[in-house]
Amino acid sequence: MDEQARIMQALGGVSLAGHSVQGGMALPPPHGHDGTDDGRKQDIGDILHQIMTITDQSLDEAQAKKHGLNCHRMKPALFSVLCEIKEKTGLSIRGAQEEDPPDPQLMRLDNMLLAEGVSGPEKGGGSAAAAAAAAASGGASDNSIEHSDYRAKLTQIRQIYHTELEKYEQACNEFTTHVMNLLREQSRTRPISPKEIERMVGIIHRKFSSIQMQLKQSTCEAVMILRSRFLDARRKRRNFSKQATEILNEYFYSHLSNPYPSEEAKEELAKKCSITVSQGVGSTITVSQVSNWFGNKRIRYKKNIGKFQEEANLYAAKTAVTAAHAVAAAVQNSQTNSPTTPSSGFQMKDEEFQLDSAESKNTLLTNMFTGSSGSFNLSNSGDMFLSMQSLNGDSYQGAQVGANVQSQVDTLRHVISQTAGYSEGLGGNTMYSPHSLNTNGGWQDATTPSSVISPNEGPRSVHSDTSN
DNA sequence: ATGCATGATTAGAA
DNA sequence: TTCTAATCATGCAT
Repeated sequence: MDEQARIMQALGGVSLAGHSVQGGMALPPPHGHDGTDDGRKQDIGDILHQIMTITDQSLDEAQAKKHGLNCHRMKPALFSVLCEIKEKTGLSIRGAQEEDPPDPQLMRLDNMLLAEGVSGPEKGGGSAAAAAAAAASGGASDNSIEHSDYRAKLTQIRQIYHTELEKYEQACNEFTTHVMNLLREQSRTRPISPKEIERMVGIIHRKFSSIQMQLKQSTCEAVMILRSRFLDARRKRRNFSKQATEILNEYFYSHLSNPYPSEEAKEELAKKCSITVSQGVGSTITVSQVSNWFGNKRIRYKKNIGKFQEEANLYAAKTAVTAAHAVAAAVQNSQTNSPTTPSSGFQMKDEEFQLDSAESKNTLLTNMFTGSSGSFNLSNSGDMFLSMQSLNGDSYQGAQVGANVQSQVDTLRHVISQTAGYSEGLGGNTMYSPHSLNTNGGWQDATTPSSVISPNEGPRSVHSDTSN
């Protein structure tokens, strides 16, 4: 109470001692406020005293007094004085550097979000559209699938970002209007200048913008993670599924003489692998991945044929079984369909197999189908191999055999050539040297078709030759 | 941890 | 362009 009196003294410059203030403010001061300075000072002192004691009174009393004060003719003047005082005290200090210089970090975040396409104008209508667009723009294009995935995820992030941003803005606006209303309300009883309200709004906005910055920051982080996951991690390797590898290996070993699948063949393989893969967990395999695989396979096979021997046998044997069956079926079919026997006399009928001895043939077949690289002997495998070539020759074209038979025949041929290779060698563990590999270390028919290879099996047209 | 297997990338040749 | 050869970097089994 002493303190209050002291302040009032300072404000009003008058001593309140001896005045009865309990009389109530609603009544005009009893005397002499007209003209004399003394009277005015006393008046102000009265008001101030009433203001200061208002908290000591009961709610009803205070309410009544407040109303009286609000209606007092001196109220506007007092209000502005108090505002001025308040302005000069510490309360207004924090408004000093109001003009916010654009936060460099915020600008950086904004720029990045803009660059990444998170903020800014929306292009494309959502993930589905993005995926569709990516798919449409050249389906077989290498990383279009991954890219569309990336775009879909980015769109997701963008959507989250925008909804959050909107939420914040809405909350900010709501809160601002609420505070403004509150302050306006209070300004009737408290010295709050419009300027101060403005400043308060500024403070609120700053608070909310710091939240926004956090949102932007985390969005940036999310985008960065996404980038590193999808775009920068191109090197990231995922092993193909077992089935996919099997399919590729089957093709490789059944086309060992010319393991250069045509574009169509690659597409087909990619499709096949993807279909198989999609049944389990895994990603699709693209044409370029098939190309990579064949590139790696060729070079690695060539580098260390010995290492791949077992694998080669395995796959050759595996395909040979199906090939033999298919060929047998096809030949049977062709026999019934076409009365003309191929001029070479070669057919997949045992009797007409142009092997030198029935014995070697039997052994060969046995070994072929069991996949063993056993120690059977082939008297003149060269002849046999050549004979087998005739299978691919013109003579065969007359027959009405399914197109795929040709490649299966190819398989058979290579199985035989491989097996022959083993038997020709010094022992069971001799390195197999395929006919198709020349001394320079290249696949012969990849560059110069050898006489061993049928004339119509040109380089890089493995599939096209099946149409003959 | 370590080594091998393997998919991806790169430079350079044809 | 596609291919080879070398290399990188990861996955996986030990």
